[in-house]
Amino acid sequence: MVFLRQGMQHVRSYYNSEAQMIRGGFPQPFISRTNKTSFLKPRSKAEIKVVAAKKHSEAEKRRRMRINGQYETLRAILPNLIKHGEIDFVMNQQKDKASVLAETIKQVKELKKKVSKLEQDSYGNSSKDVVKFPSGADRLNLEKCNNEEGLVKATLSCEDSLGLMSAISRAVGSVKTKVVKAEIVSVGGRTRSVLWVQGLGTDGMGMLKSSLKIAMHKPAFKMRHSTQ
Amino acid sequence: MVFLRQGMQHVRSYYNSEAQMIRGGFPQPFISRTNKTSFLKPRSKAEIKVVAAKKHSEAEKRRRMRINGQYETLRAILPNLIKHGEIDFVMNQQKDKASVLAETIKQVKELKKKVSKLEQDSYGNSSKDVVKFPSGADRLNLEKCNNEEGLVKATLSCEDSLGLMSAISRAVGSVKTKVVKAEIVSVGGRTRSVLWVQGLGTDGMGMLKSSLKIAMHKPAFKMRHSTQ
DNA sequence: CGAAACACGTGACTC
DNA sequence: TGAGTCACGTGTTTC
Repeated sequence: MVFLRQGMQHVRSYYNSEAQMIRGGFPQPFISRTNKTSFLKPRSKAEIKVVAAKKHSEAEKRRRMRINGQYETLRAILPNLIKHGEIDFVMNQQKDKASVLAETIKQVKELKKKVSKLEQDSYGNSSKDVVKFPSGADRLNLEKCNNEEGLVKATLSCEDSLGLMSAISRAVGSVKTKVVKAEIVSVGGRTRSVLWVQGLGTDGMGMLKSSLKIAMHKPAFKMRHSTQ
Repeated sequence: MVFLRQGMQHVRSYYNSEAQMIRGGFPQPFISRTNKTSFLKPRSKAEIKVVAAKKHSEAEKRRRMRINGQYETLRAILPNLIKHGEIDFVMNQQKDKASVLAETIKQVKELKKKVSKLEQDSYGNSSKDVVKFPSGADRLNLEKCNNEEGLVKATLSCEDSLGLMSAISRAVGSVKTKVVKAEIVSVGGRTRSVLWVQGLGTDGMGMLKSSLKIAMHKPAFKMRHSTQ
């Protein structure tokens, strides 16, 4: 019921042309001397004008239809923009153009934000997971994982040795906890381990730290491409 | 130079009103008897009509401006839609409305696709990374990482023991390779280790596998909350 | 010159 | 009624 707007519009346009013809005449200044014999061509100047107007009008109509078609697809693409039932007979809650554009802008912004966030997460995970090489200097750091209850992340870099893993295992076992997950990178005779330790008390952190410190620096025979 | 289109448009509208007044008269059929004394109000019917037309025209202008403002922000939001320099003096390659809408539709589709893909990836990573508990049965599997040259991923599940790490280290060292990365999950007396081994020949894979098998099944005292 | 794009005012329609 | 929205034809500008 909404798209039956067109119709009876040519009446006004006809009047417009009429008024213009009555009022105007032929404003071209220097070609006017050629219209002395207006019977050579069946088109008079007025006819040329009206046919040009028709062309113009039709072209404009095509342009409008093109734009409105884009609006339609936009309405179809985005949610919250159209709620028409099976048949758009009744219950077609068409949003007006400005709202369509506004909603589009909103959704585009949200989508962009979402994409950047997801991409960052993806990259973050990658760069966090893939490889972090051991630092040259010995390091030991413990921190609580705030997004996980009772989870502590212990990061340590030191010289690699054959007994290191056992030493670390004993250190962790000494505080009655469990290593939920571990990441170990070994390169160039040095190693970097990240341990996620579950179920550690507040005072346990200090104990674990000192135990790990001892384990790290316990002298053991070096392991560089050791063959056994 | 583009937005100076308006101007001299009121001329046509004036003519239109004029033509309409000449042609029309006052088409209201039953209120016409009240206009016998048209001096009570300084507004005549024609004046009412023209002021209403003005209101209407201005409202329509506001609507147009609103829509065009949305177009502007849309142009600003999306890439590839505007390429104007510092000043939009010259070199303002404004895309027309239909193209703006078309480009918008395209970008929205791409963004949606991107979001769904990224979300899928994110979930995939999560479920792959976070926790894979050790399986109840002993398992040992080696596979080449096709996206990385010379990288082999060894997955093993077995009983946890204190000497297991050392045994695994020796097994890896026996084939003259390095563990680039390791993930270790230990729960309920069982452990699951994933080792990424770099620099392994084709025949080395079989050797590593048998070595790891021996290391896995070497009997050692159990480790369940062991205290040093 | 046309063709294309836009702003404009106006009639019709809806709520 | 009256405000809001739309389609339409037209004038103008740009290429």
